[in-house]
Amino acid sequence: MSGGPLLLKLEQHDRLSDEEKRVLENAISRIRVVEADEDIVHEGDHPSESNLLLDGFAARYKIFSNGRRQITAIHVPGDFVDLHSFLLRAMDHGVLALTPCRIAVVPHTMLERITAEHPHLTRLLWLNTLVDGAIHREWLTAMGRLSATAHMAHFICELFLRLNAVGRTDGDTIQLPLTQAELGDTLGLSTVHVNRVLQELRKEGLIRWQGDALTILDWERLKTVGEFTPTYLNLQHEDR
Amino acid sequence: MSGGPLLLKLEQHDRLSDEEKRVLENAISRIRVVEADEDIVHEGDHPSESNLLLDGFAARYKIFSNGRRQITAIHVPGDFVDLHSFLLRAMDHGVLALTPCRIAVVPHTMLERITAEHPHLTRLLWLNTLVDGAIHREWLTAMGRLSATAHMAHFICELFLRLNAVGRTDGDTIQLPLTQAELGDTLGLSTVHVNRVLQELRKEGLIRWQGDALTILDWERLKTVGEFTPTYLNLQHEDR
DNA sequence: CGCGACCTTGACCAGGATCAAAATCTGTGG
DNA sequence: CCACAGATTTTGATCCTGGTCAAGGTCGCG
Repeated sequence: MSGGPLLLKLEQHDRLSDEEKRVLENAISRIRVVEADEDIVHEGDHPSESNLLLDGFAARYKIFSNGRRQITAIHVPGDFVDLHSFLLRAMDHGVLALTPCRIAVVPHTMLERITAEHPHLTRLLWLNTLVDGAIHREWLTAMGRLSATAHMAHFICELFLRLNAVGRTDGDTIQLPLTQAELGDTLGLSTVHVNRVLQELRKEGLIRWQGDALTILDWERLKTVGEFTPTYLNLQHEDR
Repeated sequence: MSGGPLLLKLEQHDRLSDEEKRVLENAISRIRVVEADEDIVHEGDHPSESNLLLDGFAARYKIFSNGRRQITAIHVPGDFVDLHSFLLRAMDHGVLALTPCRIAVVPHTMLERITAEHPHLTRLLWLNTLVDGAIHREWLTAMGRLSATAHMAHFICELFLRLNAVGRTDGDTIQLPLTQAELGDTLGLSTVHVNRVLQELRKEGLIRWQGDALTILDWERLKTVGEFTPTYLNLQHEDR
């Protein structure tokens, strides 16, 4: 039980057999809950299990000695936030719960077993980490070549589609439980500038954001502003 | 034969059995040569084989409609430049030969066979793509939170270590066959500013760069300036 | 009611972009 | 070996996006 969002996510990419679903669900050793603002995994850890996010939002981040922080990924339900620790061994970054998170824990021994016995499932898990990589590349281009406003628009488009893919949208509205400071750490901007950029998007009638609820008011124009094309998210269904 | 640099690279992470080495070498269907400034793979392609760089330098890049370009990775001998296309299917970016490149071609059917029959080797190939991801994350933090000078220093440190890992350094000197414009596309800077930053690093006595040959004159200070710590490159040897 | 977190605003500053032009360097054909 | 064209590097001047600093305002909560 409880592997729901991951199944949903893997099944976007390719069909899972009933046996594969069973294997995946049996790979979960326990469910844990992490409070908001707590680390799910610490930088430098050498974990022996990986964390699959079932509910809540999380962020991967790196901190510099002087306190500057960069968030390198935002995770939503269905994301395997540190599947890579299975092979990378040492965590080169921390993972923070942005909201209370419900997490399925998968021991690395189970992952190893999957790689030994279930090649197709292995490929889908591998694929999962490859999509993470594709998102990183997209963020790199957004960071390097888009204006602050465009970058913000791009980020919102992406998050909307990713949430939509796991059924966590409500019409044109998503939950966006980030402070403006955290958004700044995500986009590489100062908090002050995040605020101004958001005001601009609001003034232009592209979004509404009150409390946690962010509504996309003009999807087409938001996509244009953010130069957003969703192919990199690999949401199409193919044999893998 | 000819899988040399990849073997070298995979063996940094873990030991390969003789059989695994043989399998890997047999997976190569042919060797091809790509001229400098030619695409090795085009964005949008749906390739049926992956390219392992044996000699030369290559870059992954995305282009915007207005011609702006962002390079998201620099590849050196031993890098599997598009291993991800095995599972991602569509190329979400192009791969460009920066110099003449000698490439080993591995059909996806062979990769699929490896995933079916050689779990440990599969894990090492997966690991390869995970290290790519770790590098992307590091670039993201460098891009978001480092000054132009620090970012440049960081980039040079990384490239040096990666070349060193595959035996392509000559003392403190590496080959850096990028124009300043290409460096700008890599770091998200303008060509002009790349030039100024390089002059600063030279004036500070940190590097020398003439023609293709870049020499690190003061490794310690360069590391400090670039806030560089190499753990993310995962150059340690562990069981995987 | 009061405190702390967060958001908002304004004034000013600076890192890096842009524009333009000159200086080098490279390769090519004669 | 030279001349020349194109690419690349360098320099200077100016502009502007986004950072920094500082102060209020707002909201939720104990």
